[in-house]
Amino acid sequence: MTQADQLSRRERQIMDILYRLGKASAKDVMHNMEDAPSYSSVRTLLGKLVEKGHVDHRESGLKYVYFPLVAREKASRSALGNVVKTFFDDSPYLAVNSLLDMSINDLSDQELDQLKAMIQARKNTQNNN
Amino acid sequence: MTQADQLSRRERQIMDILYRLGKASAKDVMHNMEDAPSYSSVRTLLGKLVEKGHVDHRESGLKYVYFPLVAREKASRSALGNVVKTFFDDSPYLAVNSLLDMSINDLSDQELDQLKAMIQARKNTQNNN
DNA sequence: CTGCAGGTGTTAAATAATTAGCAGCTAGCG
DNA sequence: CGCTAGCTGCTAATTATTTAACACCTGCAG
Repeated sequence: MTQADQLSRRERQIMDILYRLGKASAKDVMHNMEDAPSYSSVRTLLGKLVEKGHVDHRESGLKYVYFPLVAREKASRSALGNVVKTFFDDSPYLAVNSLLDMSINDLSDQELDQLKAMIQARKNTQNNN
Repeated sequence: MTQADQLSRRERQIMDILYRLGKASAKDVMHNMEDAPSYSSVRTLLGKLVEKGHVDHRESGLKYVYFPLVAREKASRSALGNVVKTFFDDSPYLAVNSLLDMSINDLSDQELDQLKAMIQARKNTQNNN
């Protein structure tokens, strides 16, 4: 059971925003929700996430700034892993394939080269399977 | 606002299972939930998903078999896109990079070759940016 | 020094999600 | 035939989520 499975709809929505922004005030969070509820509600939700241990907050001047407690990279791996498991039969190959396919126009020539180089590098240091 | 943002915790959980399995009976779904509620509850949730238009069901012998209405591929693109946006600053490059990195041991030599070839092919047919 | 703008903590009501019980239908077995 | 296993449809209670109001505190502009 993954971490996101424990969160309610709004809680997830807010976690995503925090990961996107890195850190954010309650106001920031609210402004980044398409269907935002009241400021008050956002604050309550943030408080709940703090209680649950998913988020922490620091004073910044007069107000609080909230941020995720699980590092972005770790969370990203978990999220990617879930997508791979759910939609790509647990095959990273299929996932990379699809990702390249759907975003081919967003990748520069240079980025493509770098990916190629990266793959080549891995090939060299691999226990063939 | 994405599709998953409309779903409750349990509803998402069930959608994921349906995408993983392709199609499934209520019983199948229940058995694939780690923290499954009663059979009755699972059926209620499936019914709700049908009402909302996310899922349809067909009679199969005596019982119903449920399946997602949005095709797996389309849903997978949407899911991947969300992850890229949330955790990789909207950069497919960074996402592919991370995906390769975290699953390098699950990729066969052959798959690596195919990925390289695929990238090369895209490079050739691209309007450089 | 007073009032306002913009925060916070706390509490409570309304709504949605989650759970599960019960009645009824049908195939197939003894 | 009568009964049981295994479904379905419908209904209702419980629990969690979501919402927002109210009271208070603080820095700063007038």
